[in-house]
Amino acid sequence: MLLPKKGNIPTPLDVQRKRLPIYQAKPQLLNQLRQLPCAILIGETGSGKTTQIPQYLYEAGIGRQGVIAITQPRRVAAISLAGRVAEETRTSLGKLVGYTVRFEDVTSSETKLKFMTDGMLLREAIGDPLMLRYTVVVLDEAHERTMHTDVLFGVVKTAQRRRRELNKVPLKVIVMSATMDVDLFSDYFNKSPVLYLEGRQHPIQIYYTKQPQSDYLQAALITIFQIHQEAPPSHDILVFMTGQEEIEALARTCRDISKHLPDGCGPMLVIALYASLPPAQQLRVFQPAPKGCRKVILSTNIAETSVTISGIKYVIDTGMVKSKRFNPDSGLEILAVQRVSKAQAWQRAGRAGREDSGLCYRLYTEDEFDKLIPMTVPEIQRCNLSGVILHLMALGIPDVLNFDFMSKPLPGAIQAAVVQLELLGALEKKEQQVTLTALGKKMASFPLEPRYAKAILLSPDFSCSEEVLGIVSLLSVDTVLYNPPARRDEVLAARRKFISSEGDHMTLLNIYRAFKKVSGNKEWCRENYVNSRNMGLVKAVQAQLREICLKLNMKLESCGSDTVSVRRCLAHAMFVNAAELQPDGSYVALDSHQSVAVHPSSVLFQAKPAYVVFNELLHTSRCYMRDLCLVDAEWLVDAAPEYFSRKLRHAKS
DNA sequence: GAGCACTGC
Repeated sequence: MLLPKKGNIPTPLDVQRKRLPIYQAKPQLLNQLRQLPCAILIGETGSGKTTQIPQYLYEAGIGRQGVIAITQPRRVAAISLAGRVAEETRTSLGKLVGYTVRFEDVTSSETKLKFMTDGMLLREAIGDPLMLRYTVVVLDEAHERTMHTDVLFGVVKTAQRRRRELNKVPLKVIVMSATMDVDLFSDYFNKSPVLYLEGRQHPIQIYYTKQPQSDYLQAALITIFQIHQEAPPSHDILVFMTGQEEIEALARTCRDISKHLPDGCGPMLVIALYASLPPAQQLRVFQPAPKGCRKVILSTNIAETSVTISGIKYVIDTGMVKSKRFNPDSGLEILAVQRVSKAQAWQRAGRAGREDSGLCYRLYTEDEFDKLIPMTVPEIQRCNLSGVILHLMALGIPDVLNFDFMSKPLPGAIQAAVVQLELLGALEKKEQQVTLTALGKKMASFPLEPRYAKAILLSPDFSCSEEVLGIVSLLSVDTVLYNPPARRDEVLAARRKFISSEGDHMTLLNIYRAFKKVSGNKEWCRENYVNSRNMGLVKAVQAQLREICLKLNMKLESCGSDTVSVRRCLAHAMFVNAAELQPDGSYVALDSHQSVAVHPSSVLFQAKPAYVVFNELLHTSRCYMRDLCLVDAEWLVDAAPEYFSRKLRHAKS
């Protein structure tokens, strides 16, 4: 999706392959990999490990009885790597080399090298916990520690052990990482040997500030213009910042200042980069600036891993990042600006040295750098675990509560997940043992958060499956609403006709129904400020969910205009996320008794209904409920009588 | 009357 156009490099592929640093190490590497059941491979960027190792294994006949899987945290990476390796092996994609990501499977019975997202391998494992179709699993980018990779660590380790015990074909596990927390990986995989690969990173000069900076934005501005006055105009600058608002504000300031620079100072092209930008605007970062003009890119952490921009000579690192944290006690997600880790600071600096030597200006002192935490806290320790626990149960992991995670989640987080899953009826606790219920098993077959899976599974009882499938699909994508701030009034006017007094879910459903009525007409999307790309994704998600429903023999009906049924169904699935209006006009979340507020983006912002269910709580300036649905108190009590006799009594007292 | 980093099934 976001790949810069490649220049034509005339060097033949086999010559290119032999020039990679890894080529020198091939014989020793293969010798070791052949013998080891598990290996940790540390290689700097540019070592060629991801494209070469799978080919080396295949050429040497290692794991030929089955398929070699190579996992990636991101779809684009899985797809483009598969393309590259197919090219190098002179085969067409989908034959010897293929890839599998959600909604796309380019493999065949001939496929021996299969690139896939880590989430995809995890999902496959539900039907095949021993991963018998694979002889080798390569977990790439392990240092990123995504939730999926962390769960996979345990799943492959278990599969490997079980296969040995059952005398099945052995499973080889290769963990590839770019960083130094080698011991953690090695210890986890039974003290596996660590193999190091030389990289092709160019030297980067690091500069720190002499004094701590109280205003990193001001410091960034000054640094940008200092570099601009001194460096040749072909040297591009990449600035790491925390979010959209901050980036757009600094971009405006830079553009204003660059108009009034003294003679001799060249022009400057300032480009903002963050994930919620439309793809066409994101692609602008790859266009070279006009001759004599300097490119300055102001980016979020999207440029740390997901988007690679060539030609960056200077990196400016504010040392800050916006990230989500999860509090298991309150069930609250907190989105806040915080300091980066050392590993993250190095990752950012590395973006300056991809083609040539580079420079990195850290807008903090060396002393402050020393105090940063060494590694970013892995996602598994920062998120709600109910989906993970359900998934592990579905894999038949015997003692889920003591699952062998590489980094243990907080005990409270696992407990909170178990409680949630019990309330949803997915788990049962019997004599200190948790078991999966029949409902829980069905829930796990959906690629969804457990409560959304529950809503779908309940929907036949209310004869509104079509509607619930639509709503859940809408909630699965980022957003289908397009809200350009400059055209606020037009957006509000266009949206008015879809607004439902019953809440945000029903409003979204109205938009989706209208979208389907015009068969996804692009012009209609533009006129109504609807993101047509994400709407397309909604359709794909819905198709996937519908297929799972059909496999489960569910009866899919539409309730037509009977929206009460839909809201009753949502109330039954989301009763844990209910809030009650208080006499003073505020809201209290019934589960945690926490004071919460309606997010101003909700269509119910001014309505003040007595009871609502909400999708999520997000703590920013206050604790906000997002995406609300109006419900009746009786429905909630009906959904979980015991639970609410407790909660409502507490709330009233 | 707010503002939301990034992925993924």
